[in-house]
Amino acid sequence: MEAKILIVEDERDIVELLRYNLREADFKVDTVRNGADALQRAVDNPPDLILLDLMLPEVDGLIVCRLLKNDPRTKNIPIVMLTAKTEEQDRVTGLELGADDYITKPFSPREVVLRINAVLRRLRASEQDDEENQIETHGVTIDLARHQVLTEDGAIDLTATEFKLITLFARSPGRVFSRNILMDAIWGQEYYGIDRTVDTHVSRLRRKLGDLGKHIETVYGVGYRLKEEK
Amino acid sequence: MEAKILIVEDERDIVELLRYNLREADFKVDTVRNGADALQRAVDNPPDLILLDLMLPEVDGLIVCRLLKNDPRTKNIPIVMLTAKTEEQDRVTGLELGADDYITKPFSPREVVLRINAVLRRLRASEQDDEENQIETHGVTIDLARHQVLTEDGAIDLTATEFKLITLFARSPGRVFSRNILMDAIWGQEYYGIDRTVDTHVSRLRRKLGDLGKHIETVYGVGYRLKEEK
DNA sequence: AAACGTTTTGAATATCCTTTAAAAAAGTAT
DNA sequence: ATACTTTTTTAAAGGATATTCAAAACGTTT
Repeated sequence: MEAKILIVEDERDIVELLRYNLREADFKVDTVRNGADALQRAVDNPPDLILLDLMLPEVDGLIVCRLLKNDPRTKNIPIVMLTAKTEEQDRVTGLELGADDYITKPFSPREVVLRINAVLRRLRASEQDDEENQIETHGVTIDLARHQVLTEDGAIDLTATEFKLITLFARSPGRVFSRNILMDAIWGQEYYGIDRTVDTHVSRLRRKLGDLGKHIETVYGVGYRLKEEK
Repeated sequence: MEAKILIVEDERDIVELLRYNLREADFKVDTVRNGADALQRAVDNPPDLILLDLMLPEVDGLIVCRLLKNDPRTKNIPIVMLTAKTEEQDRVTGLELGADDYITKPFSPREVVLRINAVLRRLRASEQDDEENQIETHGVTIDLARHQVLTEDGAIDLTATEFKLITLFARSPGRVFSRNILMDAIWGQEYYGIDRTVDTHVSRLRRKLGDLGKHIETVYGVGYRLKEEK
């Protein structure tokens, strides 16, 4: 593996904490303290991933993110943002600007490592098939633009939550998603809820989807998955 | 679920309040009154999460936090800090040191439970995301993401317990696992059951696995092992 | 403020899995 | 070969988890 990570962060303590733990996890680490340096370094010595603090002196992290994503030389480098806890708006904006994941402070070093690995892995996986806005599965089409599921018998309208669920399932057919993963993926990290909620959504989804719904399997004690096509 | 929480707090009233509410929420609870004991206990009897008061007698909570995060034996245990009313500086410092969340006093018991659940969930979600995907052995593939064993003849579904068993075996081919070790690994330390239970699971596992099942060997008087490949 | 659709929650029910006990089989020692 | 111990298998009871329903909470639109 041995990917190179560029840390963009001005607080020394955090830099050291991250540097130490990323090195432990076999990453190469490079650091800069502000946005201008980040842009420069990303071009001169491109990392495999950028860990970007939103709260930077001088130039805001969001702007850095946008600049990185607009420059053809750097736009393919994945970005993981570090955001303060309750800044929901930042999160949304950051993701819109092309960040690949975000971690809310406070974070544990361990979590940072895990998330970075997840992003890198996801990237490698998706390099194969380029981004479609339609997903075909089990004879139906999930149309991301229309926000609908299209079947022979017509279109099925889903609520936002239901749509996220089926999209997540359909993007990784066969993979089992635990309720924890589902809650993280759909509601975000700072959601406090009980996991019976997931069951209810799955239940309604199955009913609405008709035949496709029969392919959503329960893995007892583990989670749910969409049956793989053969 | 049933995680174990270590409370590090010197005020008896608060300890009792927390203990009662965490027990209600199906956590196991352990308590110590000072930092030195906390470090000791975290090593001897590691909890799943530490609830750490910043204001401790003798050794400050921040120092305890740093020590816990620097010790390889305890650094992966998530820490939730209890801090006095909005002492911004403490908060920041604590987070820099790797605490996973913080709660400001006065807190409601309900909030504590919710936050602990959120931290644990977050961590588990990341862990699952991180898992290496496949183990190959004896011509079959154990696919962790799918939660299935894949053979030439198709996929085999296992229950959660059975899957843990075969995964454990396959990760250390040739190693003999005693029933006690297996029970520890699968059900956790504080499980009281008779070891005939293990036999039953192995029996069902062998049957479900077909050919691979024939490679699960009984070591008379000792335990079980998965035959090593040649 | 009322009406609507959606999400979340709690509880009753249904389903599936685990554990136990007991009998049969296999292994070991004398 | 026999007596003894350990393992395997089976089936039933008990426990845990999942599903569904209905009601409450929430958010949005009118």
